[in-house]
Amino acid sequence: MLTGENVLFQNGSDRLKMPSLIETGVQFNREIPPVKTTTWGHSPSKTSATDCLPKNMLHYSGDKFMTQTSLLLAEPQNNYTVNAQQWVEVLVDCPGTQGLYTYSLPPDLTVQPGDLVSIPFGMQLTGGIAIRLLTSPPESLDPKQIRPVEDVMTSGFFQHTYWQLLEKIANYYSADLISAIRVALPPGLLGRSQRRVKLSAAVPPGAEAFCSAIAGQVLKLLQSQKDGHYSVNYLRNQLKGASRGIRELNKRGWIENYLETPKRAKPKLSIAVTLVKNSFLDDLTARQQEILQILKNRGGELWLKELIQLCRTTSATVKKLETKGYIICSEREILRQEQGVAQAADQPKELNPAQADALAVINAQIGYAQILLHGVTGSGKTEVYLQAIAPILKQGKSALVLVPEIGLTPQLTDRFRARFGEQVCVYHSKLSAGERYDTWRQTIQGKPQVVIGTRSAIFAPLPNLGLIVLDEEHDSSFKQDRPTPTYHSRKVAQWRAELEKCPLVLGSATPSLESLVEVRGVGANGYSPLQEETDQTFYLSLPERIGNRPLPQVTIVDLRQELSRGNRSIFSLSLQQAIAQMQSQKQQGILFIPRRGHSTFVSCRSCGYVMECPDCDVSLSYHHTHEGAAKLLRCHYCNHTRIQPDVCPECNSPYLKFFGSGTQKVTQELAKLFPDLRCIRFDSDTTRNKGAHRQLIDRFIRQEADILIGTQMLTKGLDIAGVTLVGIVAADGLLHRSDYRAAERAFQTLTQVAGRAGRGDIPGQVILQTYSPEHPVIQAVKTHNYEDFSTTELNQRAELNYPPYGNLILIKLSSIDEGEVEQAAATLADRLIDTLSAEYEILGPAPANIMRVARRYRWQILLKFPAAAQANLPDLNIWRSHLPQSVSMTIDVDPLNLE
DNA sequence: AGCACGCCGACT
DNA sequence: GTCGGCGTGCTC
Repeated sequence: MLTGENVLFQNGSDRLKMPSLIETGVQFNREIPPVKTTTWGHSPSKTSATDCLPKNMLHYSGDKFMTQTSLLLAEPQNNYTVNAQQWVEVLVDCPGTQGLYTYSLPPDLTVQPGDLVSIPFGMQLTGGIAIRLLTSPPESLDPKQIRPVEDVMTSGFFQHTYWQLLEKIANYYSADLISAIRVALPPGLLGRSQRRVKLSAAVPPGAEAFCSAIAGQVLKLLQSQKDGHYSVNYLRNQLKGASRGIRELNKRGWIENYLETPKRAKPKLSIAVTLVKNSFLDDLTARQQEILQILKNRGGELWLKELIQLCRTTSATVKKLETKGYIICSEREILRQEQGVAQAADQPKELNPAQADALAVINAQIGYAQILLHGVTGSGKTEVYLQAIAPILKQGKSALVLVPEIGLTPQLTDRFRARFGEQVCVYHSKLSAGERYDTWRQTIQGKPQVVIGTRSAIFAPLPNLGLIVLDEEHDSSFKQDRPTPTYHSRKVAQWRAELEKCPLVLGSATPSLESLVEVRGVGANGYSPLQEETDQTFYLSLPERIGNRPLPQVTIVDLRQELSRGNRSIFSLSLQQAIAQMQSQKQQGILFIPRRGHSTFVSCRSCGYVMECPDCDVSLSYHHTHEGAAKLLRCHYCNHTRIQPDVCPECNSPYLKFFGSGTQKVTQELAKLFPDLRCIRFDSDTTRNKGAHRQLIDRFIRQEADILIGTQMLTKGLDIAGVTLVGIVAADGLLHRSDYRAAERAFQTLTQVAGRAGRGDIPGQVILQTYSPEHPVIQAVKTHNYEDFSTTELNQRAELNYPPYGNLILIKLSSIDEGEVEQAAATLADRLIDTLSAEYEILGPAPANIMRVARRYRWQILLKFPAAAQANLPDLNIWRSHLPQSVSMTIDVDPLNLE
């Protein structure tokens, strides 16, 4: 750790302020006298590093950074004349280190602030980011401790605004800068080294006899390898206790240590074959001519691999053709892009008046603007996005399109590909490290392009951004809740659009209340839809479906009456009739099961015993993929898995059965009632494999099934013309939850599912089964009345000061020790009450809804305060150091999940 | 994160 | 007595 006053970032109150990073870069270039402080955070006061810098430096906007965006993956550096600054402070990519470390610069290396460098750190070589150059090493540091920077990995591709964005994120979400950087960069960019050992030349023959058994084993293993090289990790995996043996061999001088440079994701190279002559002379054999002809037919260019496969030839034959001068083989980088199905080129479609109006507003924006596009399901939002993006690309700029989950919306990506072809690239977390790295390389080059991606794609380093679109902006998957920073892509998108001075379009059929309030400027006195938009925010409405199609008719079925009529099936008579009718007319349908809460637990019908996870306070879920497969019970929190016992562990009764209406059960019941109905199950079990979503949806589109049965996944963006019926098995699971957002979420989910019906020429109908038909949410869904719903809901939120009127921060504490967390939570809450002013409401501490997850007990404290008070909130990280060792704390700013 | 060092229980 | 477990602390 840093010593004495040099302690930096430790409590977060002096967290790195990013603009200064750029400014120091300017300082470097303009030879402005260095700042006196040798290390950041010297002063124990709250002075940020920015304040230490002379004011006149601040207005240099770091054009160095701006112009260098095309200089990616810096090859040789520009040479600067005199480099008096031989030390650099580096933000090290290593969890647990929250400070800057000083390194020396070898004379042949030029480093600029913002560069990605590789540095020795302890026993390893790791990545880091150069933050600041120094003319003298910090006095508090023993010069002998300072090690040199190993290499510059990447130079100057971050724009000024990109750093500002990361800084904002770190600040707002109470995270440290390196974790903000970590979410933004593709994994593997900051590589880590491996320690390797090599057999030394000095090993005497029969050396094993002189050392311990384990050292002997290591030695043997090394000797068995031709070169005597192994990574320490490999040795440790092979031999238990290998570390000890390695240490011993080290002492004897029989092995040498070295570090293997971090394996960074490398661009994949492949050989391309290009046809360079068009006329084939008679110096060719028949076979060679054949190959050239095939190549010609395929457009004159193919990958060598493809050509060989296609012609059933060998590389030797191709080489021959190259020497004859007919073709050229060149090594080229192939960008591992997910290749969609080849799309027929698509033309812009004619817009209806509402769409045209919306498009006009979007296209008229030149600077920052936030536009909420509220279009009912099937109103053609995508077409508006497409036509809004086209002129952006023509201007040579790029566009960013964020969607909730890429796997669920292959149709959307297809449409973008069909319209913009190769200019579309897809970025999401399911890509392999290499694929992500490639997409990154491609986006950073700054050619006009459209990046479509999920949450993290908001960090795509497009240097010339002209438009950001967040589709289905209400979707909660835009919020990251696990590792810090717990950012919301919508928030980040707003910042980014402001910094890049470009418009942001938020699209949804059921806008989040946050966005609604933001765009309509509704005050805390209640909701008033008449309020004017400001000149930077717009509310655009697409109230009608394209082609004047009607919204589906929603029929509410009271399940209580079904029961009293003696219908004990999960399908009401109305739903059964509707399915029968659908089947007879050869139409398609969707059955939606709002699973969650009481899902598919296993209980004993004799004694009531419920199978629970031994480590978490939840029941185990029943998984049974197909006939003959093992019946498994699995914990959804920690993934504890066991085989379902045949008899009840409590009373030995054989009537231990799973309960609830999961997709399996609904499918089985449906098969009993409609044996001829072809079903596709669409849930986390059947879509686990890569590309499974797409396959299932494609099968459904090809009419290979009549009905699609699934959970939440069905709500997102499915656009299948043949669907005329949507059945909601039981809406109640959504309605009754202990969460202030339950109503909003229920309305959104139900409206979205209902919106899957009637997108083709035949009007759709929705059958919504529930035990609480009079619930306001159900009524709003029935009448497609977003206005009513949002008005009532906003009034309630305002009354209780919940978002969007008040802000929330959730402090989560967890520990293996039950008593310690409880105690720590109580103490922390008391301290917060003492420290914070009265405008901050402190709720709790309370045990988390599911109190124990993966053997850890969880307690939480909720902070609620007026939005205006956010800026004055002291950094909550200072409390971390006051917690007992066993208790860990995470801060979730603007939490969506309070469970 | 890795890796050291260091302090305690069960084995030759 | 030592081997081997993991708790704690450091890495410029």
